[in-house]
Amino acid sequence: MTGTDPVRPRAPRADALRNRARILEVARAVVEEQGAQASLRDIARRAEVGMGTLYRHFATREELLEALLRRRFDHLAGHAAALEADRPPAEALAEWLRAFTSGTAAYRGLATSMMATIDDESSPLHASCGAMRAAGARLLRRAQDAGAVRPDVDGLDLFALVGAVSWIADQTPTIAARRDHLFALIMDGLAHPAPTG
Amino acid sequence: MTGTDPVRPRAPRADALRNRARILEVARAVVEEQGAQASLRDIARRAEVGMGTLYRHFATREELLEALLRRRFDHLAGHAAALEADRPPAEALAEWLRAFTSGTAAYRGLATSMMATIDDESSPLHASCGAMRAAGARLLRRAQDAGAVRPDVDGLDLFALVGAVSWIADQTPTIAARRDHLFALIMDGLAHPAPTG
DNA sequence: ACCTGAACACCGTTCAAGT
DNA sequence: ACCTGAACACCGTTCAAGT
Repeated sequence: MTGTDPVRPRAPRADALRNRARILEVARAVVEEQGAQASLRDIARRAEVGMGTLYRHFATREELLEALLRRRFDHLAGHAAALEADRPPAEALAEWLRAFTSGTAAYRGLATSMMATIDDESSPLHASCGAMRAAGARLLRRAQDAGAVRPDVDGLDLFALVGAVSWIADQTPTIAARRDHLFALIMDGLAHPAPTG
Repeated sequence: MTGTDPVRPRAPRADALRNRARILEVARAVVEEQGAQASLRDIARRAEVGMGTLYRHFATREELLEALLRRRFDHLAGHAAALEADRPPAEALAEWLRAFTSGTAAYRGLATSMMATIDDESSPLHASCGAMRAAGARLLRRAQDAGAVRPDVDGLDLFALVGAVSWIADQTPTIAARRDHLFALIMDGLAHPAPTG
């Protein structure tokens, strides 16, 4: 027995940790500037690492984007939990959706990656995206119990509608200017009971 | 005077016409299979033309995609006009939106190009996309006059919402399965008057 | 362990050379 | 006029060679 568990891999080297952090930081900035189809070579250059280093830390482009998204999912899940504790049902839901959509604007082009995680159980994001959606679904349920949202809507419906509006609002300035209006049209609509017949 | 107007360019050669048609036909099939990011080399290969020929007819990738979309825009504009003449307001609008969304599924990834034409006046699609939206807007107006849709929605709002749902439904199978439900949620919502308060 | 950068197989786009 | 395919400057990804 040496004090180090032989099963657990030893701690990464200091330079590896530093490089990983640099790459993530640069990737976040570059994606915010150029969108999700930004050049990985460009990211490696600006992070001042070789291409091989980038690939050692993130085995594929998707893995790098996923690392960017995970933070956001975890943040939104936590935010939902806090709102559930602190705010009345309808207000909590509205505030959370606002946070969801406003954040999405900074992740240009990542909406596609986000949607892909829903069905891809092998994705390392599958779990954290699911946790975020579950947290949102709880806010939705509370709002439905309070009669603020029609009952035939579930968490995935809500996620899809809000994701769809976030995406379209990122497409072109004329529509971006209507983001809030489009959002309101949807939420107003969901507040009414389903039509009978 | 020779009988040919010197200003008007002469008719294209027969091989040029044939190649253009082949490229378009192949591009349509390939985009349907692989989406809008399909390889142009692949399209040229399958159309059995050189890369230069593809570029002679479509000076950029965007131009080729636009040629595919234009047909669709023109078709939808005509369809709207026919429905306006033949059907009661609410039914005409619903049927047109159904045609719009169901067709979009075959144009995987082209939604982004479609949205881009709204603000880009230099795009050759700007006009035909605008004409299609105008035709849809007339159906919307009729439905609003009949009291079937809340009045604070315009043609661009409707286009954005329907485009957004079409896009999201193309992203992943789980959501694709809910396409009709999501669509119904939005249209139900638009049927109610704006909330006062 | 980890890093580097050249190498590979692609891509979109251009252009000299052919008919 | 129109077509061809090689050439160019990129890209994502891999891998032998270094420390």
